Amino acid sequence: MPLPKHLKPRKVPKQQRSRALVDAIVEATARVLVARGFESLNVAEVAEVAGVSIGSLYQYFPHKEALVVALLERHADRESAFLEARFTELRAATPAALLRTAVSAVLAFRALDPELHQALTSVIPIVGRFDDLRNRGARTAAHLRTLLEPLYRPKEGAPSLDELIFIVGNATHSLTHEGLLRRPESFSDQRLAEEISRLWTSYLGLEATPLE
Amino acid sequence: MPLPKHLKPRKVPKQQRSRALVDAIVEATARVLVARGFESLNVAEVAEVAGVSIGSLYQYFPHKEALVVALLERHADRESAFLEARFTELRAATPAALLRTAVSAVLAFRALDPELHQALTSVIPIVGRFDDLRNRGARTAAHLRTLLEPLYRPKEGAPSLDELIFIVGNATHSLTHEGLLRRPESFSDQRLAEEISRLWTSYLGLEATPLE
Amino acid sequence: MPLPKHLKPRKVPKQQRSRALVDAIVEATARVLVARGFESLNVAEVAEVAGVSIGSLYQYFPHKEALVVALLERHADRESAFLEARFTELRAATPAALLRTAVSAVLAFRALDPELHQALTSVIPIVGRFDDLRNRGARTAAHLRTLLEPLYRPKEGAPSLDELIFIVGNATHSLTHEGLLRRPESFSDQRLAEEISRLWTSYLGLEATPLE
Amino acid sequence: MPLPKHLKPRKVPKQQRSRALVDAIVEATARVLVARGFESLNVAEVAEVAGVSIGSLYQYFPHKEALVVALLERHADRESAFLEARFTELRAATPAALLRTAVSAVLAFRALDPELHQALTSVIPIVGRFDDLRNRGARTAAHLRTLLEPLYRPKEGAPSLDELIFIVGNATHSLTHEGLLRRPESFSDQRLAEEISRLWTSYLGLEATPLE
DNA sequence: TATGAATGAGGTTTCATTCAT
DNA sequence: AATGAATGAAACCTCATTCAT
Repeated sequence: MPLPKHLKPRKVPKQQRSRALVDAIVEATARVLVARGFESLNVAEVAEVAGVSIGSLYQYFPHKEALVVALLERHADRESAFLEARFTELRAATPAALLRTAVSAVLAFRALDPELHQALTSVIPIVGRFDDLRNRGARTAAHLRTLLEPLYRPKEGAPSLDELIFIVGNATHSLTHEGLLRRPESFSDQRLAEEISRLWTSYLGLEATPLE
Repeated sequence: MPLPKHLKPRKVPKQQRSRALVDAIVEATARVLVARGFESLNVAEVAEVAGVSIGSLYQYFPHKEALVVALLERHADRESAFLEARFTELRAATPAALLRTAVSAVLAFRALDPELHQALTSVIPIVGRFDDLRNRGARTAAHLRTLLEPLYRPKEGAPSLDELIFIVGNATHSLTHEGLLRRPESFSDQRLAEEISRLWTSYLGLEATPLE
Repeated sequence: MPLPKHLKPRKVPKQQRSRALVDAIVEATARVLVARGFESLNVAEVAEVAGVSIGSLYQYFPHKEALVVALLERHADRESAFLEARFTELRAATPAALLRTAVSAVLAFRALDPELHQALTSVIPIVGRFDDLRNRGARTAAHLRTLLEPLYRPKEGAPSLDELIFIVGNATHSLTHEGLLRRPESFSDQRLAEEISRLWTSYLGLEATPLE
Repeated sequence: MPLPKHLKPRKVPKQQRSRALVDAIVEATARVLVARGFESLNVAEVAEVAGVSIGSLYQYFPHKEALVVALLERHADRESAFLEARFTELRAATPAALLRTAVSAVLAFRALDPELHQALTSVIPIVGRFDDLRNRGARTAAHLRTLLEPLYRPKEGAPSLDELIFIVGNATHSLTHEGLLRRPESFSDQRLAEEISRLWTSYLGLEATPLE
């Protein structure tokens, strides 16, 4: 990774054929990244797995890092879509139930492809400078704000909403990402969601709600 | 990085001269790792920065990954030493104060060299298979257990101590590592330590204690 | 550039549209060649600068070298036209004045686009085998012969007219091409033309004529 | 040739072994350059012809252009040595004989390896920005100045010595380089040297001297 | 006829590792 | 024990050219 080159794909795929090609490449990147990790991932193999010539690959992705950035974006989009679908389902509920659902949703998405999720998490610091992580973080934070704003009644001397989002966001992220692979065996996804939810309700000063 | 080779350094440095040599190499690894990241770190540069011939380097480190593993170990040892020093200072105190101190200590260590801490965090998944991370986690967990055991009185249906340690450990880790770089400006180290401490006391059902 | 392929453009453009297209391509070749040099010139960029699809380009130019050869031809044609226009203007004059005019004309053409002239000069050895340079040289030699024949009265043991043309042609070429870029500051185009003319009149045993 | 990188070899060969290695590489560059031209010259082939691993090559030459620059330097050094040897032989002589000898010397050096000389001449514009051509020209000019200064007695309105050097130097260069390959068959090296010498004596206003 | 997506051979360069000195 | 020259596999990336649409 000598120098920051282009940040974005060289061309935007317009025709249907190219779109399929780009999809195949991104998918191959996912497979190879999980199998090998970023350092050992090599572009030729990605092209081969995608069933695409390496020249075609380079028409859309100017360098190795761009592959991973595209994958990161696809993954983030899918996660957003997934979570939003869950959220719109239940608009009304007790605060604690809301939280529990949110956490469950995150865990459920994570469970769709835990290895990929893990691989992508590790790769973020490496391609960081190629990727607009600020936006990514902002999107998640906005989600959280929507969720927490109506629930939170700060008392005198209590942290601001932004501070709260920082605390809750980071801690949850850890618990649902890196940490997830090493959790105690006694923790099912459901139990974990519950417990995280309990963490937040107590921290936020909300009433706990019994599980129904 | 073809295959997992040796896990440990080839020789254990006995004489004083060799020890200085190994130290210089590990220190150079730290510098280069921060400057370049793991993928771009190359062994020749490490040797040069260390003022050591590449041949000598290979007498003590069988491969590139071993450099980073050694650095990781040195860092963990220093962290342990640092934290333990802080802990033994105050044996008695209210639970909340104890927690607050613990979190402060972690933050303080982190602040000694934030970039290195960050770089090492990112590198763990890459050299994972060369490093005995289980031990590393276990050590931290043991610390936490020592800390939490006397404070925690689980009620009926509450999580076990191990589960608690998982929750508390992961969330704190995130808040004091990756997250630390992106925290809101309003969060000084002290305010952050306080808030994290408040998170845990409320979660653990302890009384909050005002700062003295 | 694996092997000598075709020497000539695939099609001869007949319709007006195609002619404009070919012109645009040759013009783009000139621009890119000056900017990048032959080795870095790439066909896709030429097509883009010409505002033409790469496919269209390949309908008229079978390979990269053909682009440069066409440019070389265009340039030679323009030079011939330019010089002939100057020559026909003055039919009668003293020999020295004639020579001075000839040299001036060459310098004047050179001054129209010195960078292009330079670039084309460098590129000749590279595309040599694709281009009929013999003809090109012959044309210039014929010009010179027309010019020198009436002026030259060889004495006993003196060089033949062909030898003379070789000497005069080569030396003038150098003085009006590569050398021109590095000439002493004291040499204006006019002074240089004068001096070259003086070189030839003395060599040819002609009387020098003062500038009018 | 994306960017001007290093201008000089990475290492300076110190040990005898390395010196032989560098020599072998430069020699192989000469062979391959003559056979293929600069554009088709590829580094792997140079290494192979030199009987050296490509890695070793890159320890001394940071990029393709550096190979040719080194060759250019070796050639210029050899030429200087060759010419100086000839010049010191005859200190005293008539001006015309002196000039004739100088021209002969240039032709003789040229004849040692005409194809290489030709190849190197063509390659100068390509690697120009990597090579310090200014110095190269200056060296030749200094030679010429030494030669011409005692011979030249400028009359009123005649060109300065520097201007003279420019004229003489460029024209001779052309006649002894590019032009040499296409000379008329009637021109032996000796006849050519004579004729060039005659060109200069008449231009410089010296008396011609019969060949002894 | 025009387009530009697709190809893949071919090229440059890096760098972990060995081993003669 | 120390050195650093040598190795060469392996990686990245370009670009002339083709051909389906």
